Amino acid sequence: MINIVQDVRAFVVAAIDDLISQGVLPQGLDLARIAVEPPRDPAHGDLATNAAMVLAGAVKQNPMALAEQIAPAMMAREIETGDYCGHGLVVTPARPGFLNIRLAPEVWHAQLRAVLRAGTSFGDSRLGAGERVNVEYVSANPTGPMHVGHGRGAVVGDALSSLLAKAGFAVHREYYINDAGAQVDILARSLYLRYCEALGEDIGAIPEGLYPGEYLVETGRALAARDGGKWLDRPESEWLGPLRDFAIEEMMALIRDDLTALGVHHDLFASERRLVNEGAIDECLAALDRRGLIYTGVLEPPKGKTPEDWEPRPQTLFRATQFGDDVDRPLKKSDGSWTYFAADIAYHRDKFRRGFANLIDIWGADHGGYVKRMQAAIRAVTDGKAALDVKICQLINLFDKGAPVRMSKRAGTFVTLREVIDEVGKDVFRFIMLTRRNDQPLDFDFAKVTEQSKDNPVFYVQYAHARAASVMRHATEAFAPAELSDTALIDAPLDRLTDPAELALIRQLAQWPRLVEGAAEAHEPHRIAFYLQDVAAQFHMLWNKGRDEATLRFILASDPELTRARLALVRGVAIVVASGLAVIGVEPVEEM
RNA sequence: GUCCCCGUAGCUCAGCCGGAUAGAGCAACAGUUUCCUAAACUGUGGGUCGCAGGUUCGAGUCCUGCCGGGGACGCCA
Repeated sequence: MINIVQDVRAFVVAAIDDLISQGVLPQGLDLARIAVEPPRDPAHGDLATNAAMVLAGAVKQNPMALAEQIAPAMMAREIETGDYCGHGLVVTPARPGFLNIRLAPEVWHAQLRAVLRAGTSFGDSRLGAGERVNVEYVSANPTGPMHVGHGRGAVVGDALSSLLAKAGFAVHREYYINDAGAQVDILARSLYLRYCEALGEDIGAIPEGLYPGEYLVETGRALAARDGGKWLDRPESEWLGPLRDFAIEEMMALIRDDLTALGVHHDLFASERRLVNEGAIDECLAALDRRGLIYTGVLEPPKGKTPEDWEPRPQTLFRATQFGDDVDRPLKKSDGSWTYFAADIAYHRDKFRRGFANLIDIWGADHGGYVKRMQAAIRAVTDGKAALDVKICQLINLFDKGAPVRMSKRAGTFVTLREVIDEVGKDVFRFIMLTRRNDQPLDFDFAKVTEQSKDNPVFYVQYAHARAASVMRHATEAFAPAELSDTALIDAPLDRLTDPAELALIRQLAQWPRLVEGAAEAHEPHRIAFYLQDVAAQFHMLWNKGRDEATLRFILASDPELTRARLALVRGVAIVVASGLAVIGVEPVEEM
């Protein structure tokens, strides 16, 4: 009875099966569409099912009449099996044909016990059944430190990975290093200048088209320290390769540091260059070619915004249109090297060959136009056996006290991810990243996110956990520590929890397993952040009620048994909050 | 021109494989406030869910068209 909603649904189906075996309802009904969910209006009970409305058509009865038959069948089953404490289930047919289900308080008390028993593993699910999922995220070019936009992708990918793991998937986290394209050559040239600079040469301004970032100054010095002046008067053809290797290694070290600071880790850093060197791209495209999916053709110029230097030219194209894309896509550049797309096809094929049919990529907003072609390519390359879901992360708008923080790489007012983390802390950054859906732009205000007030969701949720811990600390004045452990509190007289606000809070906690499954299926980690805010709000509300009404306080010197029951609830809140924060990757605090 | 995302209260946004009278925070208004942790609390008002059709027992949610905002659109990644 870990997932109450799932459990009740099974019960509803069982009751309908009873009616079928009694001959009241016909055989062969499709029960798949039967849903059980908590109604919006609490007056409609704890849970509601649409069973009667869904079956009405097949049974040729009106939904209300059918509901009138199912309701007693459910209650009869309950009395017979005692699944919900016996007589603990009241089913009421309602207007269009809903069946409103009210569960006895004992059922909810049992839920709270389940929370205490499970600890932060409460909400773990077997939904994924161990299926392998590959989540690729960040994949920032190794040309400099990460910016806040990368940070968003990092958090979304990391939280989604943890969420899927909690839901029972075998998650593999990957970072794709774009270390083979023209960008890393530019990086190498930029480094060469800094290297010369480190050896005392006057390099003047960094030319247009190279990376001007200060972060390369130190890399230049490091290179000078390692190699001395050996590259100084050599032609580019000699130093380009070695400097590129050095630069990539240094940049990746920088990026890994940033990721560590953010608490993000990957299982695999996959190198594009390695795929190129191993011939994986040639092999992959040869395979496509054999199937007639590659041809030489001339593309229409893009409508609306035709580049000035446009000229029709035959290209090596992939028949993406055969797999749902809008146009066929180029695989080779004019200099004969593979496009990024070509390499990416090979990379995704490689993932599939490593045993992943369930692929998720986290991309920045600027890659939105790339989704269809990648999905098309994956269909082609895996024969439709793998599916790719792409989560697009929208931009972050930085503010400070309401004033926009202008960012420009050229003007040097570029804000790196590291600066933000150092300023507000990784936990704040991570939580805020999930306070919007990933495909929605996000405002990030340095002043607001560190504010200690109800308006700040991070603070609000953290404070709920800290407040729970505080209550437990207070309780040590009246109880021995052994009496306050979660195992001890399982045996507290939970039937003393009768206030509607207390029961509402337990119901909220009991939603956690269902929320995990829903969020995991939808690939939407932000739901966790929203849920935690709801839990925190209910908990704070209950705490505040104790200010007006002393009898509702958690700790009552006059009634140790009731106090223990309420402490069990307090612990339940702390456990669920901690369980949710663990998925997001935020440390729950004991005090603030 | 094509494709993708978005359009929900004055503002910022949720809305869980369609479900019953569409929610939260902020702002506004009205009150309360020395209380287990203080960084407030309680309550009230406020929405043709961009527009128009369609699908069905039922649509903010699905389909089509339009309007508006953002983004992408050969040899960048």
